[in-house]
Amino acid sequence: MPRVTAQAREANRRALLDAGAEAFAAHGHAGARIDEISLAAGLAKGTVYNHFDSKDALFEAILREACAAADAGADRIPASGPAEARLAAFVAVNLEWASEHPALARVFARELLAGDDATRALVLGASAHCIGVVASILEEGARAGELRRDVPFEPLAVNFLCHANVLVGQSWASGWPPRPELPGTVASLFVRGLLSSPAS
Amino acid sequence: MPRVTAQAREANRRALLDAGAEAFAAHGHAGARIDEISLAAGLAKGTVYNHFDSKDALFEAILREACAAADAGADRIPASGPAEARLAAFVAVNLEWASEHPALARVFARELLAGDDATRALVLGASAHCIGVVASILEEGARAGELRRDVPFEPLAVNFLCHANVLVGQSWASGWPPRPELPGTVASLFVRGLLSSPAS
Amino acid sequence: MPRVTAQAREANRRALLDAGAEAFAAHGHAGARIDEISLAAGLAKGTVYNHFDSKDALFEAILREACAAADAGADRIPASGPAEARLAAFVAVNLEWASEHPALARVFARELLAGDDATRALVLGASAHCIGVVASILEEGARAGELRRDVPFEPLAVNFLCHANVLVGQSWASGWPPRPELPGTVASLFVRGLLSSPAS
Amino acid sequence: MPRVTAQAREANRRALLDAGAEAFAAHGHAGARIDEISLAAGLAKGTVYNHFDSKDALFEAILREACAAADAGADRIPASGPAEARLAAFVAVNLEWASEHPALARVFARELLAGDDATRALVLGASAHCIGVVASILEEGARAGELRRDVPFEPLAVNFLCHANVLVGQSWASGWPPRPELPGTVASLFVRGLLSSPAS
DNA sequence: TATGAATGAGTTTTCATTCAT
DNA sequence: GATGAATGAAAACTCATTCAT
Repeated sequence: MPRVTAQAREANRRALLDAGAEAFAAHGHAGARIDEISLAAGLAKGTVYNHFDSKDALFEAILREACAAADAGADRIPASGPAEARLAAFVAVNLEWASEHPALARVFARELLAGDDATRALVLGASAHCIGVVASILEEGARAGELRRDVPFEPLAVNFLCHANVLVGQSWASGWPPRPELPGTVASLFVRGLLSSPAS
Repeated sequence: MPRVTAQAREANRRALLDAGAEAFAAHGHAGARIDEISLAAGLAKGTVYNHFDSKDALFEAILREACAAADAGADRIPASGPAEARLAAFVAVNLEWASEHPALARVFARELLAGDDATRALVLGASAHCIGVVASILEEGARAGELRRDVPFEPLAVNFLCHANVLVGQSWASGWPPRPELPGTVASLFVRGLLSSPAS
Repeated sequence: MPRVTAQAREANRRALLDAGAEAFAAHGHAGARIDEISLAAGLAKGTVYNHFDSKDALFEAILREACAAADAGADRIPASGPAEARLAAFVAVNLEWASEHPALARVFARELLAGDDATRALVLGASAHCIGVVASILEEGARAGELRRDVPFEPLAVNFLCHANVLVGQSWASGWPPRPELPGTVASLFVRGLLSSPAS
Repeated sequence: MPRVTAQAREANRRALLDAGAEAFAAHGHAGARIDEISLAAGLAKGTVYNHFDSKDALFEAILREACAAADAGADRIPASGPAEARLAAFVAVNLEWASEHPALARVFARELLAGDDATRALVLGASAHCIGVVASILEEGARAGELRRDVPFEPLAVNFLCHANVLVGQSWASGWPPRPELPGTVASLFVRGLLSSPAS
């Protein structure tokens, strides 16, 4: 008997997380309305509180889910090769996920780029693995003589995440870079910068 | 007699703009509280409404001021020279102002990076001149063969502003890049990317 | 087959009455939570509504049960003898029951002492027989010259019930009077007051 | 300028305390409604929160005020004399106050007689002085040979407060004892009990 | 003009009650 | 009959805005 019910419950929880992501992405933590979220999920206001203790708890669950997704993607990239290609692969993997969960991706980007201090710390903490992977790509690239060594790896990894998210946001808002070229453009701009004929 | 009064009035308006910038920077538009702002300005809540029609009007005034400052800085940079140096100069000029008005700078960055669509459009519109200057630097660099030509100038200029603001935020939060090196690092990363000493 | 089921049903009803008494005793009518009651009874929230029409109906059932118990006890006391002894017997009989159903007893006391007007009227009405018995003890004691005649019997009987319940509550909360001495102390204080060597 | 305003503010605070006492007296802590209180005070709902942090804070303020009043009355009674007379004086003093602040008095009685454990502890703690005064009357009466010595003074003092409050409540609800005779009846019943004219 | 208490619409949160399983 | 997720009316609480002083 609980089987069908448990599935329905889980589906509702999912709907709330999705609707919440949408709302928090669009209006931020303070601007999102519980009413709007529950209605968008096709549920009554009170149902939110059957699944989450409070607006804050819902927000944090969404944030953690977004971070976990970023973390999970980090392991699906080549273990070796040129840093630029590995970073492009990283972006491609995450984009794939982000295009399936655009709202979650926007929450992640929003709070990473402009959350208040506590939220930003939460995002960085929950994305530690992901940041570590990017940092190690940068470190290995530097050790191989491919990349500059004058910048610390971890802040640079964080910077890469921001860079990627900014470009994703720009792509979404202005059409540039076009979606299919995003991974290549992100990695290329980050690694090669703007110099013409960079290596030739 | 009206002189002193007018001055006092102006001082109060300034205090409100400053305190408002602080609050909007820290908590975003929806999260900032009029009470907090007026108290931080050393004034009573009602006084806000002697100077601004509404919370929104205060927010917009702050936003416009921030954009205007960015715009004004755009004209104090060398009219010619290598793109990287001109971009570094741009960052340096804006940093100078930003370090005197850190809150305003953070509002600008926050809304540029993660404002809702309407606010973001407002910021971009009000920063049009500034964006145009950066775009023309990029365009001239490309025409001179110094920079890549495969990216459209205006979105790239917006991206540069974001890039710069992200690094300023990181500097503020994590200590890297160190303040004095910010302009050089911003421009270097943006123009040269991460490749190891490409030609030098 | 219906036998076991009917027994189980009855057991659940009992569990709900007991858990409800506990909750109403601890938090009063408005403060008790249906959730808390059903969980304490080891049942699901919805089951409450298979047994009672509403929270109010459950409350009233508990109240009536408590009053009925008080009423029933009233008939198990000596039909004659000194008023003090008969009152002590009354308390002893009720205490026996109360120590087996402490929560019910507390609901009775609580609503008698501080219920809102409607509830208090309900309690008094449902305890009419019990109050009548006490009143008749007092009346007979007065007619026998044992007790004062300057106080009306029925309000005094109500007062006695309150007096007894207060002392039971104090015993429970502070340890005085000790449980075994309760009937004697209650009756003695009520009948003899505090005068030293009362009769000598 | 603040003079008139401060007075008005204080008057509003008073109105809220009074209306709150009324509501808490009638419905208990959980049953009282903030809306009802603010409306009864002739104010808007939000105003409650300009004066008190929360419903709980308002409740506690009222409770403390009631306890303080009980405490204050305790010092206006004869320092010596027969215990019965002193107790009657105690009741008379408190009745005088209670008839001017009936709601406060009812809150005190209600929570003393049937509050949950935490609230009851608060009431007893905040009434410590008052209880001490009654206890010392009882102790001195016992030392003078006037009163029984077989009961501990402090629990008995608490019992006296309950006794008095119960009779006040009865007087209010049923008309007996009549208001003017209350102090005498309370003290007489408590000290002499029900024995018929024991010595006279 | 500045003040800050009051306001009340708008939110979050609670919880008795319903109902599909 | 039991279950417990969903419901939504009602409650607590927030805060931008007003306005008498």
